[in-house]
Amino acid sequence: MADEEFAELVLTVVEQIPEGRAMSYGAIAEYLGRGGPRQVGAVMSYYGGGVPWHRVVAANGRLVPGHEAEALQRHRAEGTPLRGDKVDLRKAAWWPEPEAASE
DNA sequence: GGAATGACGATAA
DNA sequence: ATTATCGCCATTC
Repeated sequence: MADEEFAELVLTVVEQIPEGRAMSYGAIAEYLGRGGPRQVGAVMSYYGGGVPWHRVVAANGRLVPGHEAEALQRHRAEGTPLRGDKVDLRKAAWWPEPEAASE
């Protein structure tokens, strides 16, 4: 059984992702300062059912493996900066408290 | 403790 | 741009 605490943190961060934005596994792991992209992905695979998992993408903008079509439809519906079948992280890249640290 | 695996990431070819 | 390989971190056998 994995750390529910870590899982809870991951789910919390994912819930914080606004529409039209996306965050990569590595970014979440880095933000939490623990584990790595694999642990984030592992948590998502199990607990991802209660959060906008489609807003979580790979570092290269690739959509969630196993749910590409599902995520793609949601991104289209939300207006996420898509680039073909991938998310345009150039614009969609997001981070918790983005304006609070700058603006 | 060592080897294998996994919703990953980066680099090389 | 795509495929292959190595590296990362934690879990499981």
